[in-house]
Amino acid sequence: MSAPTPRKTMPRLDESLLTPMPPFSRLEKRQIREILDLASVRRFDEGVAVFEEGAPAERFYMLLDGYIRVMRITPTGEQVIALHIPSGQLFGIAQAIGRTTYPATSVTASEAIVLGWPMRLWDQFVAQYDGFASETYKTVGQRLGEMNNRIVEMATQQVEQRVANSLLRLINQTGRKVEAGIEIDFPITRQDLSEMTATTLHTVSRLLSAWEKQGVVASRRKRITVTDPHRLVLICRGEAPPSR
Amino acid sequence: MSAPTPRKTMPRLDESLLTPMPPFSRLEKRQIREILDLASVRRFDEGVAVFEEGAPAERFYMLLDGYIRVMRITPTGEQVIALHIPSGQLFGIAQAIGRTTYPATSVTASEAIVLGWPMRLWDQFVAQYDGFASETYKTVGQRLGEMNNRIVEMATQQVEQRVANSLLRLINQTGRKVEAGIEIDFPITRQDLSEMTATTLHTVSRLLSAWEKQGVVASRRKRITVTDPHRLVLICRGEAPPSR
DNA sequence: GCGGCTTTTTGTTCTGGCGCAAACTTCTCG
DNA sequence: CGAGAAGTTTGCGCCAGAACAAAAAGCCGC
Repeated sequence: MSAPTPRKTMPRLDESLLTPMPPFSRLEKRQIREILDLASVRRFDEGVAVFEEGAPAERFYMLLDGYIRVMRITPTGEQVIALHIPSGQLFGIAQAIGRTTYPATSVTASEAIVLGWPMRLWDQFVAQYDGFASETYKTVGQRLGEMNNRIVEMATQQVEQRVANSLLRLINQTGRKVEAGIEIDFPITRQDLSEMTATTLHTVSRLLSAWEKQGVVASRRKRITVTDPHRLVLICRGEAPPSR
Repeated sequence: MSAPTPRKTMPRLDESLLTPMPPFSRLEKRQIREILDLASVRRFDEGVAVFEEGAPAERFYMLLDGYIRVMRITPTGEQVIALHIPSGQLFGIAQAIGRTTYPATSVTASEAIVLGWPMRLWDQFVAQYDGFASETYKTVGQRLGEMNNRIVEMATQQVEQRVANSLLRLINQTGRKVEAGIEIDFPITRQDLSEMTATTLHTVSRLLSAWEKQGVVASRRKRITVTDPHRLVLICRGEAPPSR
């Protein structure tokens, strides 16, 4: 229906790239230049692993453009999606939490542009650049809090509420305003959503269909738009009648 | 059956108290003395809140003796137990993850002795004491990893496996060797266990009864002893036939 | 030793949502 | 443009485990 999406272009390594990113925002141009000179930049297609769980943590990364999905795979092969990382965040920062291997796999949820540094530079960055460590730990703290919330949700809520919650989190973190409402800014399948909410793609599909009938969401293949966020909030609080 | 437990005695504030604790283990006696002089020490009865979710994070703490349970309470009043903290760990370190309020409630799971410092000293400790920050973040990282594991478990495992997992975690972190096996070192009810595993106390009770018949655990009121840890590992891997 | 409380056990019923199966729709690529 | 692949929808039976209920056991203070 639309023209083929243009391939994301490789950016020139320019100070303006990193200046808006919180971990670097307090730095001088000269310092950012230094940091960039040490980085390598790469473009990834959608659905490609940047690193895998258990591998030695040799590099840490910053996502310049696109979305990253952090997931784990159980011994029996099931996938569980832990979180999505929006552009502008560091990831793969195993060193920051005292690990020498990556604790999870990260896969591109869309085409992505990624900056990478050798892990040995981590301590140097922490020591050398003001605000780098504290901003990073703010991010770690946010992720910790988010995971905590998910545990509470999974322990206390029904499937419908959990899925509604996940949708809300997604549009908050990765939503893009479109005419019809707020669209999740990367391709996402029913299967993906089920792996974020500990359910099956069948149940997610039924829920989305029901919500679509009620005008809460609009969806097509691999795309979901929330048209009535407020209603979704009611659903995730359990204040709306079950949609089945 | 036994004589009433003697009340935990308030320790003298002595360097030997902090020397073995990882965040402080690299410090000189003089530095530890400084740190102790800034601390206040308190004894808590079992089941008392040290701080509550949402309260301004005015102090951070180190657990000298006993156990702390970190939990959250949902709007509908259900409790979810996030983790247990063994003695020797810092807790309430909101500042470390960039927060100004406590993200969860912490309650003593047993009688406990706790050291506390005003939060404004946090940055000072980080700046002044070598290894303090990195050891702390190792702890944060461990908790992050543990929570991640729990999410994966909750998403992919059956109740029986989750309860087995929780028991194993508990005896690993807070187990005490006794004649019959390894006992969880603080009072714990079926209800508590159900709040850690997202199930009901009824189901936990049935499981423990079944395991007791199989000689895997021994339990009495508020006490659980694992008599066959290896069997429990099989159960949590799903390699043993369901116990019901 | 007794009354009241908390914790644990056990039985029974009921249902959310999973498992399985099959058809349908939408994209992609030659 | 047609074939195949990938993603989605829908129907139906079933069961793990929640909900409800009630009794039993253990503990505490007086």
